[in-house]
Amino acid sequence: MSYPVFAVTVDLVVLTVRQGELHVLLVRRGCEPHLGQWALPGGFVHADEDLSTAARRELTEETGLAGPGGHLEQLASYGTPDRDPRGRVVTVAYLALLPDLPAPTAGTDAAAAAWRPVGRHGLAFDHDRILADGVERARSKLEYTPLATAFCPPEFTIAALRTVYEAVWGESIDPRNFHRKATTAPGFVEPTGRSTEGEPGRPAKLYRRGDAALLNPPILRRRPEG
Amino acid sequence: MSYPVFAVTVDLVVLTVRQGELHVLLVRRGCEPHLGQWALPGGFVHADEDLSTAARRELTEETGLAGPGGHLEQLASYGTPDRDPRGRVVTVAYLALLPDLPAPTAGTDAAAAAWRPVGRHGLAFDHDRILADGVERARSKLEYTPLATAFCPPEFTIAALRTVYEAVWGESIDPRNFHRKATTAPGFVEPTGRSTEGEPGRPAKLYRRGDAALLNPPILRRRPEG
DNA sequence: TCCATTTCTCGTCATTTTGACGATAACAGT
DNA sequence: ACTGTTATCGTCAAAATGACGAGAAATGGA
Repeated sequence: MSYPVFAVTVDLVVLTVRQGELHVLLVRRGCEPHLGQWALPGGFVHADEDLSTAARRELTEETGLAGPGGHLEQLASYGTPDRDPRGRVVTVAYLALLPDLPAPTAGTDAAAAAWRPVGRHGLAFDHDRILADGVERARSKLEYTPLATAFCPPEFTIAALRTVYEAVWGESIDPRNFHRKATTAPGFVEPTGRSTEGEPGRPAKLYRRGDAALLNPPILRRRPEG
Repeated sequence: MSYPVFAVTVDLVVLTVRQGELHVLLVRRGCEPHLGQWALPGGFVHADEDLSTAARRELTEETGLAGPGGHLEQLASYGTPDRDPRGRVVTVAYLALLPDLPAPTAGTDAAAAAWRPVGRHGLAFDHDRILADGVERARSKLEYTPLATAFCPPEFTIAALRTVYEAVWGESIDPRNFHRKATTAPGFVEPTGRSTEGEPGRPAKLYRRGDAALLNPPILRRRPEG
């Protein structure tokens, strides 16, 4: 039996929250096709490599970002026949959520890497679509899982957590109701006993992520009417 | 530049509800590897074919199931290096939800096709894992989307819809509270004006699926304590 | 025909959750 | 000491939930 031949890549939608806004990590392509255009970081899966391993490798290799914390999950696969001029390429997209870290370093294949506010960018390949899918996945996962903590450093305030929700959802949230829901939901956050110091306003208690895998009850965003 | 060569397949997790139990469509493999073993239906993606097109093709071609209604969405991709003895194969799994239809017919590559209650089956390749992922996806999607209607024929009763939830979740639901939630959630179901006839008990009103994409408020299953 | 049985549908009611907002606590800076 | 800022706790009406009771409307058997 014979069958068509494919190349397989992984592409990364790496999201973080900086200054209250949702940002995505983009690289300027250093080789053809789409040389010089902005794109999601990614690359070919090696001959004897698992998909998730490849995703993790690309994340550290091409962007210099690693560190503990954060979150990496598979997003979806894209394989339209003409999505890559080099031939038949299927890409497995991964979604990474990271705390706000120092600026990324350009990798081997990328001429530059930078955080950009999410939006329509005119990215290479079908990466605009992949980015949109990744953002939507992040938005809905904040409702039902404690994943917002992946955007935060190991210790964080409830206000910082709220800022994550506001940035990802693009809507403002009542601080008092959010405080109640975040501290009430079992396993979402755990108090550390410490507090912030030196910041303006009343000091805030510090929390770390809890051990729940699911948020119960969920924290639902405002639905459009209907 | 050179890069590793892959084959790409699609595999299908086809679910339906028969006699109050969740069933999955399995085929007995008609060729190597794993000849004679039960597996998910699937096959190679053609040279100039989109992934979703391939999934739809396999669904009709290999199982004889088609028809309107139902639902097909991408589930996830699996590409562990040693998952297929023939070489490096990445499979893109799709999840299909169908109303209870007549028995499937065996296709070209499959010696037989049959509905089996979901559970541990000792399937070929990593199909047990893919099946488990598909079932979990279906379970959680029933909470937040009107997808339960995909398991129903074009016209259905609230009780039939409840049976779907009970089968997929594996827990019983209070008929009166469910009736209230199903008929209250905007865009979930629409009355047709008709009713059932000839069945025991009081006739039930018939409904068709509404036009909502999301269930608001969601219908949440009972969470395990914690 | 009459009755028991089945199933659908609507109502009730206490409890919980939500959303909107008032008020106080605890800091930094001037 | 005063002002501004932010965190946290409380209140209260509205909405949603969960646990039931009970009537409506059919079938099937005595």
